[in-house]
Amino acid sequence: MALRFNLREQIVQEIGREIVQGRLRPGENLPQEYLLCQQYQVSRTVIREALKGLSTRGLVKARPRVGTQVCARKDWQMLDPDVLIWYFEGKPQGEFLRHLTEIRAMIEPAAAELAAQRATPEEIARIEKCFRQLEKSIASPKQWIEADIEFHVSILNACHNILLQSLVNTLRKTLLKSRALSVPLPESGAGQNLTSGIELGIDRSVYHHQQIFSAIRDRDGAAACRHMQALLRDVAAAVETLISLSER
Amino acid sequence: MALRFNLREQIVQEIGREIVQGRLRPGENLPQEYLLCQQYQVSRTVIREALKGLSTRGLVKARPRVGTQVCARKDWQMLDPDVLIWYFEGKPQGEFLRHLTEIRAMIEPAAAELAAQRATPEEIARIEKCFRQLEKSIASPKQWIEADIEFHVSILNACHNILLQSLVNTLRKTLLKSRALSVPLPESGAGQNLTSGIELGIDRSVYHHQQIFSAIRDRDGAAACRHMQALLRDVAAAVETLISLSER
DNA sequence: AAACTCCATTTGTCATACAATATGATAATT
DNA sequence: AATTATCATATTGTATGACAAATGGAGTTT
Repeated sequence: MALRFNLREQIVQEIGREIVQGRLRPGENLPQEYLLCQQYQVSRTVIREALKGLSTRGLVKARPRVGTQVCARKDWQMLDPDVLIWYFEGKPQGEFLRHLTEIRAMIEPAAAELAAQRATPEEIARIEKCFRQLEKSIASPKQWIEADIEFHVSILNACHNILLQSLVNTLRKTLLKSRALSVPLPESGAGQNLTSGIELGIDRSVYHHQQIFSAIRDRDGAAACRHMQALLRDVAAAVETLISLSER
Repeated sequence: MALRFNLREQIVQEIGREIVQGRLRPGENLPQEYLLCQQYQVSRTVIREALKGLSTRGLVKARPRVGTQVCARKDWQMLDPDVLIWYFEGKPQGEFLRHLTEIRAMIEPAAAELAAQRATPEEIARIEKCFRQLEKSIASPKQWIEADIEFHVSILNACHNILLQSLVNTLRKTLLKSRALSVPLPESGAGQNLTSGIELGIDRSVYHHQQIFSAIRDRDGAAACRHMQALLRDVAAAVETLISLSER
């Protein structure tokens, strides 16, 4: 077990996984604090602070006399990056990417349209800068992914909607913290990039990005929406390809 | 100060607001634990457990010798319902509803389309049940709002995307916990319902909901998308009306 | 049967001590 | 002189023991 974390954080992770991955069921009681002390060989201080980390995430609820119960799933703060990661660890490889791509396909076309209407000159400049960086990164998968994320984030930020920004930021953090992007990376070309579909041709991906940027710059919301849809169709296809590859 | 919460929770709320509403700035150090003990007249145990609640939400980071620092905004878990509420408390009335409606307008049409493709018979039955409940609730604003939320949640759940469900659940919890819906409620008709636009005619709202349900039942994704867009245009208009009303 | 009282159990809070860790200053080494 | 090693110090991290508060249930009374 990695000692990257202090005792409290280790125990948060352990019990958090137990709950989110279903080995401790909603309604069940956790062992009493003094029993957890024995079980993990730590002081009650550590156990209690760890339980606070879980109750903040809506995973457990402690009450005097009744003990600490696992909360119902609807109470879980699934959009906490740790909770998300614990959840998808217990799912088949690629599941997170699939869901992520799907929600992107719902949001990003509409967001691109909105950005075309609302982006300030500074934000358009920022989007352009991200696109230029993307063009420069076609040779390096790692840099490509980073630049790609930045490009999309810059568009979503131009919508001036804090909820949207928060969602994207959470998903971005989760994506980077998880190993969703780093697992299936053979040295050969196939499967190196997921976020924008290198498999279907990096040229095509660059083209889509270029069209999206141009449309936003020209305030053409409908075109921005269309091209974003096209890009995300390619991404979805790439993700499916990747999942089928990793199943072999 | 309400004693609804235990000491720890009260302190979490107080310091959480200080940070999210900008009175404590990113990079700043919180007072040392022993000083906070004096300030709030509680033991170090309570202070420490409260700080855990803040660090879990990404608001602060504690390190030995250096102290407890306020994190950068990008690290904040904005999609925690408490953080969201603290944030919008510091904003003009109606701001949350405006952002919420906007992100709904981005997501729900696409979600309705997806639901039309994917909903199981049970889920379609569930959507219908919610719609029937909505019809029955036209006389009671309170019941209407609940039924309306349930209707939309049932559609979003039919997309079978855990990220989408999580987002909706978070926003729903925030909406209910906040007083966003309960503040501007004159006894007279105007401004009683926000989520579906009673001002523009409850009949019209019922009609939109009916069309959405029918389209999903008939597997007509395009129609579901169109009608959801129409509904949300009305909702957006209602929210703007309401905001202008509450400013007087 | 309903309301009340009391008790046992579990978490909540307090107090104190010491350990671990990161920073900055100081000393040793190249 | 620059770099590295060492050490002192401040702050959070962990341990321990004690008591307070809240809750559910058993038993009692009405």
